[in-house]
Amino acid sequence: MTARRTFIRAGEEARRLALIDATLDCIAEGGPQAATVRAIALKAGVTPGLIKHYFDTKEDLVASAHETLMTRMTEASAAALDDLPADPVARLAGFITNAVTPPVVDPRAMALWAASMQLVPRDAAMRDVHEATYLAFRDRLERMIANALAAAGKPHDTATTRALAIAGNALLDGLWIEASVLPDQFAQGEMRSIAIRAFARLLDLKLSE
Amino acid sequence: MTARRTFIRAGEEARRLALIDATLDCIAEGGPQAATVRAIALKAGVTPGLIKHYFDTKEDLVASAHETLMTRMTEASAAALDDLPADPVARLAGFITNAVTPPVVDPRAMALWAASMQLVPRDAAMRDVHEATYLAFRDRLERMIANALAAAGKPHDTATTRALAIAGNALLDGLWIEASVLPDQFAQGEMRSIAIRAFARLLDLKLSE
DNA sequence: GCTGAAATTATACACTTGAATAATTGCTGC
DNA sequence: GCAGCAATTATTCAAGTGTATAATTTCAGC
Repeated sequence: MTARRTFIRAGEEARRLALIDATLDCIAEGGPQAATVRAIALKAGVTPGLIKHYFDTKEDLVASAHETLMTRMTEASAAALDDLPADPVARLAGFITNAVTPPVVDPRAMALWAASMQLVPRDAAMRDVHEATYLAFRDRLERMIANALAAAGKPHDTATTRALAIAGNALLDGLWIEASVLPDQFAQGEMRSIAIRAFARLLDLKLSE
Repeated sequence: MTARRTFIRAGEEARRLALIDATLDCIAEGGPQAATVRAIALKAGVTPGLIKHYFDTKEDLVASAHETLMTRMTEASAAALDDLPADPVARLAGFITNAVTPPVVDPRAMALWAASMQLVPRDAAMRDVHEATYLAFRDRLERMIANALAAAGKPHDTATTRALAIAGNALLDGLWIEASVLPDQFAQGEMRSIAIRAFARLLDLKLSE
């Protein structure tokens, strides 16, 4: 008469979130192949069968996890904007600094990003999410660049600003990746200095370091 | 008396290479989880057991495949250098163009890169390979930048050049990623134009578009 | 306190995975 | 040609996978 495991009934919302978080943890730690139903359930403190109760299939769970991840990243980025100064140039500098320093720079986030990047070329839903996220971030950067150029009295036609936003976005992405994946390669604050100086040259602006 | 499958004895070298190529194809098409011994053997036109004959374990095969991939990328990049003009400024422009246009820009290569990126944070061997490859590429870019600046009569102290190489490398990486993963977002030649103009501003050089 | 519905666990199953071993075949050197 | 070695195939196995279903437990409403 080995007693059955005791449990508590969590609300649907909480359980779904717990399973999604467990999934993200598994992927971050061991890649997608480590996110088995058993590993996820174990990490969520739950039995594998429960996954079936909240998600029709494991694929559904993974898709939900991906959507949650992207939403969180977008929201975190938006929230950080509130703490930036109002002056357009200082605001841009703060935005750049945020993008290339912790907590945005983070090996775990990088691993999750790489995992989803891998799916984008062959999964239409993933591609749509990626495209929307990419364009949202780039558009935000583009507006900040336009405002900073305007505030500094520099010319800023839309075509050039667009091109600068694409390049600036790529620059931030590349620095974010290397800082996340090879943290020991760069000294404290080095990334920030590099990013600020690169943007200053790119935009021909004086950005405070 | 169902006949046994007929086969030919390939040289060790050729068979190992065929298995490695099959592995890379599998990963590119369906991610690491699609690279099962059976799928790899099928694509290589061989029986699963043969993998054991050439590689002690599947992990060994995957590691060899990764090493081969990185070596090829490095060699392809080096080979392309030979076709570039001798003039340092034009040479840099050509290098930049190569990095953001096909065949370097390629969804398959991007998928493989993302797959290995995912392993870097938790696999020391992968990290070493990544670090060496990254530094080799960056150093090459740094030398080309220094030469171009010198040819144009611009100042080029080592610290600044180093920072510019890091930023330039990140810029190329970011553009390469987006061009590979969202090819429809950018018009023919747009990436090249964006990259060249960004580098021209970054280095304060006149680069021919 | 009961009761009933829903959440959760337990168990089972069919299938895929990587690996190990035995049986056969192609090919090289004579 | 033929002998023998090594490359290759065929077969097997134990472990792990996702999923389906039945058995139980929790807990809200009365």
